[in-house]
Amino acid sequence: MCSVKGTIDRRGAILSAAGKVFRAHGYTATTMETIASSAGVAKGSLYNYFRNKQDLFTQLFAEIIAGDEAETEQLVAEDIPADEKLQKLIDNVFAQLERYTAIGGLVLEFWATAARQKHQGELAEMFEQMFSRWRRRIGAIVTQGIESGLFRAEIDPEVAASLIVAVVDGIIVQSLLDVGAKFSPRSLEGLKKGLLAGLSAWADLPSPGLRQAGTKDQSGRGEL
Amino acid sequence: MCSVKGTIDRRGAILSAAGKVFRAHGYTATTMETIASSAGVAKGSLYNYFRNKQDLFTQLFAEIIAGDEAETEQLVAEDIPADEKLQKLIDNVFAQLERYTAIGGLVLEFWATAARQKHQGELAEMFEQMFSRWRRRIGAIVTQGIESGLFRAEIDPEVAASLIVAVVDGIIVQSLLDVGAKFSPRSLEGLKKGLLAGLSAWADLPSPGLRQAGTKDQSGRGEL
Amino acid sequence: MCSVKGTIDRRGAILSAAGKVFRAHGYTATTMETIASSAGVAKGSLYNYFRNKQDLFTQLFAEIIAGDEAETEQLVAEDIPADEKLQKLIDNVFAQLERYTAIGGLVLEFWATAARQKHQGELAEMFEQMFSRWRRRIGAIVTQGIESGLFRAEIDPEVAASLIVAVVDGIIVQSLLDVGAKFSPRSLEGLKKGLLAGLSAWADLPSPGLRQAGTKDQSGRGEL
Amino acid sequence: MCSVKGTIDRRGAILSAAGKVFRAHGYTATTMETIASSAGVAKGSLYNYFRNKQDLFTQLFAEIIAGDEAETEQLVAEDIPADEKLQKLIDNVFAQLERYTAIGGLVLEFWATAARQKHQGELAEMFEQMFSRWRRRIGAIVTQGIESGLFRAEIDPEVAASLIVAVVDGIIVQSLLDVGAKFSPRSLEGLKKGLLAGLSAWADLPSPGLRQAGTKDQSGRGEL
DNA sequence: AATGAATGAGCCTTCATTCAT
DNA sequence: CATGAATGAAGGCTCATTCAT
Repeated sequence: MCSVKGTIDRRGAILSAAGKVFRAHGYTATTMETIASSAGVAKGSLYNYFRNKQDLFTQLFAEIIAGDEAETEQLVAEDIPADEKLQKLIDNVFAQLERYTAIGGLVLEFWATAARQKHQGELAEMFEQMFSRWRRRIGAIVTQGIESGLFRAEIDPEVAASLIVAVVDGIIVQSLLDVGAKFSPRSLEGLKKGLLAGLSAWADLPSPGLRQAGTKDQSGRGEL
Repeated sequence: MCSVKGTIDRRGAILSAAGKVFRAHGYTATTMETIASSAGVAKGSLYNYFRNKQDLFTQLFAEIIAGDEAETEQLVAEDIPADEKLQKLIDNVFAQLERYTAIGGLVLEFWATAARQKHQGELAEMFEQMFSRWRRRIGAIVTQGIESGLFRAEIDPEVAASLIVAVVDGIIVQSLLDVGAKFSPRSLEGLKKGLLAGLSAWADLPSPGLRQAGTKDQSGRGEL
Repeated sequence: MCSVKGTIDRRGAILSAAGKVFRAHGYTATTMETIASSAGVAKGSLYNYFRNKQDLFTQLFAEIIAGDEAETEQLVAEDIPADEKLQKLIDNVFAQLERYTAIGGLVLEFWATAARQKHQGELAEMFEQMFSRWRRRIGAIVTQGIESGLFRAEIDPEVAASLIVAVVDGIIVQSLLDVGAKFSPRSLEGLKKGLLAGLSAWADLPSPGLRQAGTKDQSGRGEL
Repeated sequence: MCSVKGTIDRRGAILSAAGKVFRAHGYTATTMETIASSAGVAKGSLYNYFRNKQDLFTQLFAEIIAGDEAETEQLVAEDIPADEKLQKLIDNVFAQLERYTAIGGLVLEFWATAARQKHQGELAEMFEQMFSRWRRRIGAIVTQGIESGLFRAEIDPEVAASLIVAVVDGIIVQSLLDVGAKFSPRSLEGLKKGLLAGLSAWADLPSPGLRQAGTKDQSGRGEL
């Protein structure tokens, strides 16, 4: 009867505001006061929805990865060749590199600052499961690629998945620290091709699997 | 009169103590007080050697990477085949994964918290140069490998180096966050092989073709 | 519901306590802790009402001079002869010499220490305006005295006002430094008479011509 | 035999350096370190010549007033009319207003900051004697003026002296605080004339005693 | 006398969290 | 549920002074 929608998403409003503020100032430098005023609520109200600052951050992070992973899940389910899937997935990450970098920095700061002290279990489990899901998803794509003959049979899907995840994370970290010289689109493209070439059965042949990648290279050879 | 040993290396002692404490508690959670008492000096004495907490951390980090890079430099200069070099280098990182993880977490936390404010230039430059040196070193090894026929000629050494550095960093990050399930030696070995396989001229042979590190140079190709 | 008195004037209480403590120990030697406990609030609460120590002091000073000047303003508006006004005004300052001395010392210390750094503008303007108002008020009295024939016509009201203000300030400073031998009431009386004699139309008559304050207006000239 | 002069004035060098630094930064903001390096000696050496910071400042101040008073003493002894003496004396102060202002601020800060706590006796006595000497000197001039018929007979030399000293101090204080609108030479001249006119026997006559003062004013009447 | 490394007490300020209304 | 005033613990940094050389 009375406004349901106006009230219903207090929590969402807070999370949304928190997301912005955290990304803008980092975990430590963000105060509950700032989040509250940014969300248009009183400081005390935050504690009606979240146990404390850590809890707020953790829940925010959970929502973020839930959103991201939903997108990925969709991609994985699509009915397209494995190499294309992988490319799209990587492209997706690279396209949002800035966003991932911001989130990554946030998480790492949070982890090192706050989580070292308490609640390690809760968050550690979250991270572990997140990485595990990523590896599983990518592993599935790799397996699909092997089964369809696109990727080399001797590849261990698990190892390949770990490697791909590691590369992506590594790039995010470097983007984070390497403030001056961010990765150029060109070098990211090179990295992607290198990764795919390593998986591809036709690594030393003109790689037809790489349908979108820049065709500058008339030889068509993977760069790595 | 000839008191040389009497003058203990205060600065070194402080750095050493700081290293331990920072690694144990993180940057933010570490207090100057703790460092001082851990080093067996008065709080004020810290400021005789370092401008402030940030400076102390920065100098500590500089010494750490200086030490690490000296080791690497030696390895790079050794007279062994490129693939072996790369393997040794990766083995080296993996062997010290725990240490690198601790340092990495420290650096990332520091970066995310303190560096947001000032001294970005100083530290950012340090990071940039560090990464740059790593890429150059690895690139040199890759080039050597290509020249000696060990690695595929179509590989772009720069891209390969970026990729390898990214993988290593990614692994460190995952070690950092993935607190529960650290990388097993077996999976690290798999990663290493995968990486080398991508470079290797014999990539299309079953992986047993990858000589284990230490299987020294039966071909003599290592000689430039 | 109608809780009006329940809400104690926290800000006022803090200012009041701060006034006492500052006067007792000086600006530098006063700690926020002391003010807080003296006001019966927690240290952190001070910062709910004042940005920092300087701000607290500045606002305290602003309230003090506001109060003092209100009194003066009343006096200036009274319907009595100019010389009597001036006498009352000076009597007023002399009567509160101890208080003015304490405040003066405080202000000078604050000015010399804290204000050298920042907020100079804010405080400098406050001082400038305060002096300006004093000169204007006294100038108005002098003008009134000239118009009513009590003071010599050739006097420049502005110069006279500056001189009077300077004398008063000088006396405060000497009271401040000359800790041992405070001004005796007799010597203050002498100073006052000297000052008024300089202004008076009967300056060349023996000083008995100076009516003591309170000898109200036997000539009726006070009426404008 | 060996350098006597090189060593002899270590103390003087320190005092000289301290004077500069104190004037530049204020008492509190000046560190012993700064004084030492400015004097070209080691920090510890300061304590070979002065008990502590307060002592250093006190001795510096003592030397400054000794120098100033020596100058004044000379002036007082000169064989010129009393009104001229007084004018010269006041001119002298006004000419060095900036310097006196700096020193005054220093002293007031020191007094309020450091002296409140200890050594009050020592310094208070110094101040008292200084003011006393000033009053005595000026009183002597006034007496001389009365005796020579230049000043009005009914003036109490002591009161007049107090008043003059107060005016001068007041002007210094206002210069100190009134940062924006420093006293203009013209208004200082007006103040001086006002003071002298108050003393002068020919206050309502063209004042021949005012030989140097601006002759703009054809009426020659003192402004106060 | 000269040095300067070592000392450690002292203080302002921030901010997550609570709780009375 | 909402509010926001109150809380108080906690920490980096300065600097006068000492003292071994």
